[in-house]
Amino acid sequence: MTPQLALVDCNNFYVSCERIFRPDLARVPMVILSNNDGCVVSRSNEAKALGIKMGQPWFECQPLAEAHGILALSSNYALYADMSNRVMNILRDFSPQCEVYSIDECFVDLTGSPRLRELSYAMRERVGRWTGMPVCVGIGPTKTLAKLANHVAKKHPRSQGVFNYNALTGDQKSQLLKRLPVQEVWGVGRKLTQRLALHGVCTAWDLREAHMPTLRSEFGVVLEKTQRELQETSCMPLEEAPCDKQQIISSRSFGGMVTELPVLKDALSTFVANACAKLRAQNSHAAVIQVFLQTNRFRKELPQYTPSLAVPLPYPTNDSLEVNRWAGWLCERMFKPEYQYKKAGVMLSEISPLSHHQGDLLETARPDKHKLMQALDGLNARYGRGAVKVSTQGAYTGWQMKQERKSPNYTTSWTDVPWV
DNA sequence: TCTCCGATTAGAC
DNA sequence: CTAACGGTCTAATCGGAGA
Repeated sequence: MTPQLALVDCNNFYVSCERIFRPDLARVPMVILSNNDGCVVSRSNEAKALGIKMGQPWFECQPLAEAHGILALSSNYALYADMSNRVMNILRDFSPQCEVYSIDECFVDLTGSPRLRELSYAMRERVGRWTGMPVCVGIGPTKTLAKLANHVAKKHPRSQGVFNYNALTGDQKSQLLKRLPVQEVWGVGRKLTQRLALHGVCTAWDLREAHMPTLRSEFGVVLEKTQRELQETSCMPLEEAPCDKQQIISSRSFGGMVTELPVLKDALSTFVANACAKLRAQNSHAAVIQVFLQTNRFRKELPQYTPSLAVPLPYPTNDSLEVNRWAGWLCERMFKPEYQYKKAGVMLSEISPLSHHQGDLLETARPDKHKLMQALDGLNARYGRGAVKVSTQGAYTGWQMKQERKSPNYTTSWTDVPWV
């Protein structure tokens, strides 16, 4: 039986989240900015039509924005995460086999379902009616082709938001693939597109038909998998349960330049708190802690310095206080007062499950040290992230990111609901 | 010569 | 007024060090 894999992808996800609570913005050209109000990360169709590019720095768009009244909002991840959960939960009603691939995308295995087209419209309809989120559905025999089908559904309004690759004849498939530039294929980015062009591979069809051994030796196994998927052989299984992270990073660009050590350490203690909370949430601990600092690489006239230093621990930990001491120590080692820092971060690696804990004879006996962290996680879950902090957190300002135009947390904070 | 490591690259969103 | 350009994560690959 041909697998019937649907990719459900939300349209202009962040913009759509904002519009659900601001119907008055329905036709206003608008964009959502990255952290620190830096780059454009989501665009309404109107903003796309005006030529705003994905990832473009916002200050570059300002002349155009003023001329056309483009509205820019800071990103509101609490809102987007909550809306995403609502959409995903609805999709799970249509099939237990789902892979939440990203905040706005989900693979749904519909293999064996009769009347796929009706079912796809029903998914769109129900998600739209229950959450207000517009989505498109692409169906194919492999993830890569489901992605490709979704691209077609998004691009051609005639499809009404649903496109089924499996329903095409052989001729229609080849016509479609021949019209599709190779960079539209999932897994083919800018660099690969350039290199492929040198081999005369310009369309999805060219990639599908390319000489496999040559492709393998020139471009590696990843692209070979993509090719096989274009040939309708599944090489990327549905991953229903997200696997544990092997590496956890928490980092941020600062709202301004930071020149003082205590401010850096204050920022780092917040990053440590984030990273360790994630580590504990997956019942793991880490054996290597790394801290990095960065000056502003876009300010070419300023001296640049991007140090990074790691410390292997004698035994793994997930204790925020302990990690924080190491992070502060690493930061002090690298800090040089003559530079202006724009970004810093913490990386936890060599992550393993708690169950693998190796006792250490030299480890100080502190049998209930994890209880403190449990209490901290419990309070933060109950009263919101940041309700309880490590004492070094928040003593200094000047590093917090810029978020000048953030919408209210409509769905996750009572105090933000305007009509309550 | 083989293996392991860290660093780099490319991709996704 | 000026400066203003994201964050996380994975897998593959490469080159050097050490066995």
